[in-house]
Amino acid sequence: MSEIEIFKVLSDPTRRAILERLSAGEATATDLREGFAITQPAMSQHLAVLRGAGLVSERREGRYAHYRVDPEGFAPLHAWLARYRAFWPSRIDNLKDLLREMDQ
Amino acid sequence: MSEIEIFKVLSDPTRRAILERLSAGEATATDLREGFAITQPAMSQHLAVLRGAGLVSERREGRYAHYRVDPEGFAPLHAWLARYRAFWPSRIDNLKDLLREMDQ
DNA sequence: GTTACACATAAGCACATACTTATGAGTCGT
DNA sequence: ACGACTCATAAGTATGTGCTTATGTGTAAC
Repeated sequence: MSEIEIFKVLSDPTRRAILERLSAGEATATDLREGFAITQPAMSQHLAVLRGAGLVSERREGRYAHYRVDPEGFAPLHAWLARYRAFWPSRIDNLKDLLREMDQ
Repeated sequence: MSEIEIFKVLSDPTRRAILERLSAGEATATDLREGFAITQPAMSQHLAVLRGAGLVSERREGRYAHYRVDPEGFAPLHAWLARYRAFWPSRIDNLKDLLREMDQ
């Protein structure tokens, strides 16, 4: 999936909220509906879009569809952002701190 | 500017192309129109959106408006992406390499 | 087999958004 | 002062997008 589409996919607040929910762990489509005031088809459509963008992967188990974040899908976004981080001196230290934390 | 709006702003391919053009250096609104098949008001509107998102800053000089990338504006996007980089082990090393290069 | 369930797809609708042309506001050159 | 210019704003329009209800497909329980 190219960076061309990923921004459009992420521009929807509901889809970002779904990703945030999935960042806490795998969940089924009905699990995800909790806390969202949307119908089942709406959730299904959002998940299809996220899946199409490669941001989410699906694991089928009987009649349940388990969704989880696919970290690889964020690569285009990361690559795009890196272009502008090149002249981003004031934030580099924060980024270093972040990496230092992750090493521990 | 919150992350809530930044994705919507970046979801437009023309605006991303404008940013890419500006990453090569400052430019006026008319300079930017070269290579884009859009009218002057369309460009002006895009620049207003980018400015509103804090991704671009404006320097007024007579009747010319010089635009440049504002690196600070990318902070919300970076912060958002960091959440998903947390479980993104395969890419961390690349990021470290990037920082190492920038130190030199 | 039949019913209930989990999810996907189809069709239609309401709103958002990016475009256009027309015009306004301010600046420079003569 | 006037005309040419750079850019911003207004108003209208066409397309895109996210939602709904209705229906289809497949699975589990009885």
